[in-house]
Amino acid sequence: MLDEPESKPSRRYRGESQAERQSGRRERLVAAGLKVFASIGYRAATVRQICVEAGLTERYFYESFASKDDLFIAVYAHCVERVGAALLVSLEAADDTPEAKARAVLGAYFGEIERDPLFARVLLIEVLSLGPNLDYVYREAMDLFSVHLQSDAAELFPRLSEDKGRTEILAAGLVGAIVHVAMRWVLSNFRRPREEIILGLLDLLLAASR
Amino acid sequence: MLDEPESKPSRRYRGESQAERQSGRRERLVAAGLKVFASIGYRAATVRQICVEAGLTERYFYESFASKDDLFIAVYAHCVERVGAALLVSLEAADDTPEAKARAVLGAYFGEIERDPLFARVLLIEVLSLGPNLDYVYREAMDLFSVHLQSDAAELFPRLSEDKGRTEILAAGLVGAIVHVAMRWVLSNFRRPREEIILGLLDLLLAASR
DNA sequence: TGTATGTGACAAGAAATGCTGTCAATATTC
DNA sequence: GAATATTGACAGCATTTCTTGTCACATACA
Repeated sequence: MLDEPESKPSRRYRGESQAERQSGRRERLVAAGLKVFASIGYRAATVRQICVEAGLTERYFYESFASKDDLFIAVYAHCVERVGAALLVSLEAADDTPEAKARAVLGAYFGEIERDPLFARVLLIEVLSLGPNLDYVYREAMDLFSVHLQSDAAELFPRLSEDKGRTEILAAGLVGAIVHVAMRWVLSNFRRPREEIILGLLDLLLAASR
Repeated sequence: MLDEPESKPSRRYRGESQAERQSGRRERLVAAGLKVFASIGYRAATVRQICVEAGLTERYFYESFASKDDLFIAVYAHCVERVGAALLVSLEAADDTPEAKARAVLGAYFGEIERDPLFARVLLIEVLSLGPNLDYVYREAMDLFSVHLQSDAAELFPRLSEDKGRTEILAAGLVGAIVHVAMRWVLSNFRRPREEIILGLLDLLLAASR
């Protein structure tokens, strides 16, 4: 027997291995997807356009992704990861008081959103264009945030954890308030200054914690 | 001069006038649109499918609407009107205390949503599938709710109107909390009982008002 | 009853898009 | 420098969808 006919045709190309090149293309497609999805909307975006933006041809699109849906899910995951990392960093840098923590999280969240409106648009809006079959993508991300808020908030705002039942809804409500305000902030093209938004929400958070 | 060459070929048909028949078709299309959009999602919905659902042919689709977008906007407007009417009724029937009013509004809102999940899906989710060009549709509806909450709440919760600046954001935050919780409730297929959701949000509203 | 108008079924062109295949140019290894 | 893997440009088929047009049948009016 031959040792695996076409097992390792791997070869370095332009200083990169097979795996590196492939994942490089994948990253470029994700970046291009983010840009195109956010610019013209999910439904109007075409595979061709994304490939042009990435400087690749359709052939390489289907090398990494099975469909437009598939790419979008990857793009969205990338966004969630990014905002999650930003929140984590901000939390660790903040003082150890409830207000300081809350402020840090809000600052990081809205800061990240304002820094890159395209990213924000995918994170908050376009994700809802996927249709009934892929709802779970958004739902899971939101649940993630709620759970975080719940566990973090448990120590920050003791009152929250009194009544186990309503705590969950309260957390969902607060996440909802934050996310929704952020969404409308993006939709309004950042009309108000960021600081104003943050103070308003801080108000709400502190009120809910008492 | 002849009195307007092809001015009045109008004629009654099946007991209805020209205008009645036309608006009847329009209504059927809106109803069918609601059903199809909510069932399979905006992007997957096709004009053909909507026409089949309405029991009409494509010809009559283009008689009333210029495009799928156009129809969706009409469907959405219909939903907003419907929920608006329900809220109004509930507000008038409620006792004249802050809690009672708040409770009535939440009850009506979530009641309407639970009664017709398809309607809810369009109202809360599919509307975000429209893409950047038609964002304003959603934005306007949300602003409407916020303004209502602000003016109604001004008398219900005096504290809210103290600081004019933050009041707006607070109102947007509360609307956001309500809408977002509703959205996730729909996405979760109404997992929790409605009453539980309402109590949790009431909690938040009352906390914010103090 | 006959004529004109409204209606619904169907056909079909035009355009867009998803997806795959071909092939010459380029980079790498021997 | 020759052989081969890798790439990128492009053509093109199949499918879907929008959109308009045609025509027989149903309904109303004279």
